[in-house]
Amino acid sequence: MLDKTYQPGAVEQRLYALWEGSGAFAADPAGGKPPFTIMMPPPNVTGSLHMGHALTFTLQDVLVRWRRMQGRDALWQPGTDHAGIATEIVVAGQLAEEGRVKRDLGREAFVARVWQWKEQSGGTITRQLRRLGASADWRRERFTMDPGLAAAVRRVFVTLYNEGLVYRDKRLVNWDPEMHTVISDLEVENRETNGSLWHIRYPIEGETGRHIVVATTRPETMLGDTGVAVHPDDARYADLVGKQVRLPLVGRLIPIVADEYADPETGSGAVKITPAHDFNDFEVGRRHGLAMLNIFDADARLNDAVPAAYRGLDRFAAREQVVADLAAEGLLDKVEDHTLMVPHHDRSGVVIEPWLTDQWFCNAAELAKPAIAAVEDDRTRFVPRQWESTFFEWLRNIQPWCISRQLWWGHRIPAWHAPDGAMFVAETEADALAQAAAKYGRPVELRQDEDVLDTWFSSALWPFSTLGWPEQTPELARYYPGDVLVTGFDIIFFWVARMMMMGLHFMGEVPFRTVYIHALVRDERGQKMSKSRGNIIDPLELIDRYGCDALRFTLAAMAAPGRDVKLAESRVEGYRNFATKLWNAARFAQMNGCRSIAGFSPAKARLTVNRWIAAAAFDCTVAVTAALDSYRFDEAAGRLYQFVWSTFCDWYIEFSKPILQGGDAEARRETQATTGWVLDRILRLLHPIMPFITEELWSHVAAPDSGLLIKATWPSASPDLVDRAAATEMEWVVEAISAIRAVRSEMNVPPAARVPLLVKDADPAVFERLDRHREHFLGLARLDRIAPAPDMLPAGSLQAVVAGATLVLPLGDIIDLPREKARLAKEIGRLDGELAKFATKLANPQFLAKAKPEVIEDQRGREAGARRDRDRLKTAYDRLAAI
RNA sequence: GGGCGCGUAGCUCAGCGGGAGAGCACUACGUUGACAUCGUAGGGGUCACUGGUUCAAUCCCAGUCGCGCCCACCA
Repeated sequence: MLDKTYQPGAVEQRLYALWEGSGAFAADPAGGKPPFTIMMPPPNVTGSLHMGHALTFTLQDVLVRWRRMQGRDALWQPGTDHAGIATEIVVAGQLAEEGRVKRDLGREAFVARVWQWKEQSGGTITRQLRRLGASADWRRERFTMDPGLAAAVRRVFVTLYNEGLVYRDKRLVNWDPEMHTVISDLEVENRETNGSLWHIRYPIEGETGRHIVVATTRPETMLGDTGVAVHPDDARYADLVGKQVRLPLVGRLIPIVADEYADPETGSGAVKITPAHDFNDFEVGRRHGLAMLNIFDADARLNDAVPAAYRGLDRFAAREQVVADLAAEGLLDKVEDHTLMVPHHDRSGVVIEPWLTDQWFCNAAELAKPAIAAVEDDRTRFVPRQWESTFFEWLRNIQPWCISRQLWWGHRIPAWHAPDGAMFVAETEADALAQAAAKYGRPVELRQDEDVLDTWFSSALWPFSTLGWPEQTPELARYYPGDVLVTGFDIIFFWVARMMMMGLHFMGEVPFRTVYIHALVRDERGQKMSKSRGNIIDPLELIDRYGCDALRFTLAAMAAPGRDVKLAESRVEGYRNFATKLWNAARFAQMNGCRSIAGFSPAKARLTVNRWIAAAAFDCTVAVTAALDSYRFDEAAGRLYQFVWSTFCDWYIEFSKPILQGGDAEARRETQATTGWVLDRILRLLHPIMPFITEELWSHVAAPDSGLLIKATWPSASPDLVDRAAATEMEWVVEAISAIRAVRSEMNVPPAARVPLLVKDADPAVFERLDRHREHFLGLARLDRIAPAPDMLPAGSLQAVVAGATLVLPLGDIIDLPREKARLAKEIGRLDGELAKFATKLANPQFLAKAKPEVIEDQRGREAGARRDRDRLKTAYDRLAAI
């Protein structure tokens, strides 16, 4: 016998081990089933589960479990990402606590230390994924720095290099002066900052007393100015173009150039140009052949290119000094408050310095072309569709992708440098040495490039590197391309687009057919959850408190397309209650000997209730399957919730009680079997979303030898289960019982009181129905008998109108007659209002001429129904008035 | 500056051309042998605003107001 409540903690761990041990999670390349592949977005290896993970992995697990039940050979490929920068930041933090920095250790020791940390903490996230119920094929778990994946990275790099799609270039890059690494454009987060706009006078050379005013948010960069730009059409400065200014504090002469970049409307219309430290100025400088004067070192301290007084100052100290010195010389025209966007490194939070260095780049624009075409051609489809425009917009304006990082943790760039500066790009050091030896005619010592690759470079290969590429493995042939990629929109650029580019280039085919983009989980204020904001809700705490299934159901129910998920704990609690409800429904079934019987179908059951619940289960099956097919997790969850609670528990189980406890043995057996059948179906349909409780209940109520639910088949929606007549009849029964209950409640009839029901003005069919469902009416409406009403109604009768009859509750003196009259009058008034609207509509020739026939028919039907009810109510009212 | 999205019951959100919905919260009543993590009944909304299209608009279109997010080189 089941306990009164479901105890998730006692069940989850045991069942998970049972599933994993049974091989249920394992892909089966040798089996004959059609494959279904989802590549798990690899979480950071040293990370821990957050709500975003919980959402994305729940949805993926729902899909995987569902498809597996549908008979697909499901591969959910799990793994973790080495997460270069993120991991280095964590380990650097640990070192800081020991009072050390990574350079104290040296490269080798530092990398060893990170590996050690990875071994120690790397299991955390996958353990937590197991707690979420994730049915991934763990035997195939991969890590982005596994030897096989590293080989894939080198193959890709070398191939792209040989194709000219990976190259070295000296450009302005986004430099993090604390971490000492470059980052890509995507890793820059512009933050609105309150700053100042300093207006500085630059004296015109050769024209004493005349100067040109430039405005800047970064006065310290003036030390690196190599020009001043004005707009070519700006009459104010036309005579100055070609002249020079004497750069204050420095004394250098720099030219005034005409360039459309200068906006006459902004500030003074003249703009200082610092080509080595500003992306716009870089372009202007390039157009006019201005010098690129780098004034910062790797720490963003002023270098020897500036006057001695400033050397060694960091950029913020330099700003104060420069401003003070300019003010002292009377060259500061004015200072205004100014809000501006300051670029920060999204991980370290350090202010980015545009810096001129040699880096490795990938020609993303070239690789993007096939990716754009693939989405245009629908070879890959985004759900919801709107994200395709986001994808296109970015790929069509894509800049060169800076792929080198000055870090130690990551895939080291497979390029080797000879003492004379020559470079050899090869998959292995041996190959590079061989190339060098061939070139020089003798062995040469080579030094490997110090840099590592952007983490996303290896992530981009995930859909095929995990399957063994560049080896042509059976898995690669079978599971590539994947069916669906599930992820949040925040990494469309970082990851989705790059997998598309790499997959198309190296596999010749898209990496996945569908990209399902879900919302981000936000806090109650709509803010993105993040460690730095400190607004994290820990999914594991919710699992502890409410059970894994409750959390999963909540996330699925809230995964409506196109809207962010604002997580409310009350929802989780509500779905925990839902789990309890289901649990108790099964408990009821168990107590009443209801079990699923192999081969039994309620389609041709003798009792109408049983045929009705079969039809309702059919409808639910169709709806849930369709919802999952279109990634409407919210709708699937909603339909299941409604069917289980409102239909099965609230009505069917109540209907079943008198039968299960009654004397008709055949009816009892049929109802036991039907209840078992419905429960069986509910458990199957609910299993992808609530795997634990359903598996646990399955073990109690399923037919003997059913095996594990995780391996059971998804219900087929066989049309023979549909008996519309039964459905119509039961809907009437529900309506009639509800009407009686409502009247009783409104008129304060004590809930426990059993009263007679007299039926007036009834169609013949009504009596048949009442007879067939006599027990249901007696029990659920608390009646003591049912009889035809006499012509003269007893005084003190309550009356309720349903289709085909007026239901009369004769209660004698105890009822409040004026109140009953008022109740009826109110109801009549409401129906009169509706009838007036129908009348207007149905009298409108335009409506009759233009509306669809089925709509007109529907309106006529509803009008007739309302009129019928209204007339019966009026009659009922008149009867009372006559008393 | 460009783009996307959102304003529906007190709260969190579905619905999106023809009857305004769910969960939670609220009110009243209820220990009938599955379940008080429950049951029964009920209250509560000019579906942001203004115009337009349509026989018909919460739903489509335009604009306004408010809010959020993404992208962007304006000193």
